[in-house]
Amino acid sequence: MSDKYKHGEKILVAVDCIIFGYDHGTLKLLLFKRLLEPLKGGWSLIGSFILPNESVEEAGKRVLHEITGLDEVYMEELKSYTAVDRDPGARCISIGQFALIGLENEETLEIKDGVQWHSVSDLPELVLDHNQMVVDALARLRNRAQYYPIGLELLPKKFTIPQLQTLYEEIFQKKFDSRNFRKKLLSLNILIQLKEKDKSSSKKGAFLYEFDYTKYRKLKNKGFKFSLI
Amino acid sequence: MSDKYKHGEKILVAVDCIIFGYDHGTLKLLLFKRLLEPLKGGWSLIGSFILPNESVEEAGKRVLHEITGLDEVYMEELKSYTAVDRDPGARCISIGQFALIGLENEETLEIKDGVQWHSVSDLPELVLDHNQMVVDALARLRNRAQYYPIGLELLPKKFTIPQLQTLYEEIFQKKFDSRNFRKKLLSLNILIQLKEKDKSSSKKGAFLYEFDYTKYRKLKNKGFKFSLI
DNA sequence: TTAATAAACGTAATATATACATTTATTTTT
DNA sequence: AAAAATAAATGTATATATTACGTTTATTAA
Repeated sequence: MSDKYKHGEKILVAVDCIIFGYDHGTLKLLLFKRLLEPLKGGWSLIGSFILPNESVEEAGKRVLHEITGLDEVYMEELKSYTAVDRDPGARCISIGQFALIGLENEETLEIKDGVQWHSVSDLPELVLDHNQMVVDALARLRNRAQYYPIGLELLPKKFTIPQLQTLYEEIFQKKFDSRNFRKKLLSLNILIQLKEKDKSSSKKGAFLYEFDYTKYRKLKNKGFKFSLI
Repeated sequence: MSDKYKHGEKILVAVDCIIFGYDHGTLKLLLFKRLLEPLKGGWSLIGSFILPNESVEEAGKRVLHEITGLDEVYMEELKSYTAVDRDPGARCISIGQFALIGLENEETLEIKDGVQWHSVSDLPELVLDHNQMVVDALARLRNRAQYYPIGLELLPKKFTIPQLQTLYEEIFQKKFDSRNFRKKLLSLNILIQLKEKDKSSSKKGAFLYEFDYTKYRKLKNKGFKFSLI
């Protein structure tokens, strides 16, 4: 190592994943029960130290794969958590990784032992500063759901407008007017209506839609700023 | 250290500050010329390793104080930069810190030796991944300037509407209609018009305004989302 | 055939955004 | 003292977006 770096103090760097899922109307968070001291038995986000040969992003993806078996998952950096005394075990910073999983898409989802989905509206106390991470991640989720079509990551590839509205009502904890919700959404021209209907929740059935990623990208590139709600 | 932590590999953690200033119509960035190998003589953002007894945020504030003598500076975390090979000297991650300084406010500003303001429109090549940090920070600046009254951090406490418009035109690299800019801005009701005028750029003079932080906070707390442009 | 259910649809009123030209306050020059 | 010069300040009409609110439709089950 170069001289220049001698006075740097090396410390432990972890990632912690704040993983949201959405299952039949309920927003959920993936947690696991710590098996080791300190704080054994406490509910925790799922994390890992980063390895010498990986970036933080790669560490996040690795953790997510180890836990769920999934590879193509929406993930973005949340923020760093670096208070000196945040971890009683050692000086250790953590980079929060915000992730979304569409539970109804993922046939292959095989959750590892000791890992459990928890309804966001009824979370246990978490270890360390993980409660704060969840608070921050929920704020991020709301921001993203408003300004990006990211809510769709939580739904199956084919979804109905009432399904999307229910998801938004869960995320924002408030009701939306169904006529205005639909009108605004469709006016963005980023959904493709399919011929099929989903009849699981009504006799009439609701048309299925897919997200038009190409159109969305074009709009974004033109600098179009949109708000879904 | 607890057993649990044994398999974590400790690494160097740095902060790099992307410090914007605005001086008489020009958006600037604070850079310094590296005095040490590797990459001696290369232009660099201003950074430091984080010390054992400080958080990343504290490290950012320390660096900013060491370089500029300032304490109360707007600073927020940008993102982490963690590619395995980002630094040829050693495995080292960096947390970018986005900072804004109002140059015309800061009478006390005493820039350290070797540190220089550079016009954002004419930046040199920077070392490591610092060019990417600047790109990311400019995107953040545009986002913040649109959705938060953060552009004001770059202006004196008392400023005119034409001054603010010129700043926005510099940030977004486009012209705004002065009638609509003024109308929208004033409709937000977060500016206090003073009796004084600034006559430095016209014979008529332009009224000075101050930001009404209290009103802004109230609006924010009510969930009001505003866009300044 | 009827009843039940959630999905789909439309419109009027209000608010916001855009496009665009003239007047005003002041200083400097004549 | 009057005229010229300068940037600041202002207004309005049009288009677009948001909000509030009830009725009809497609389908299944009784």
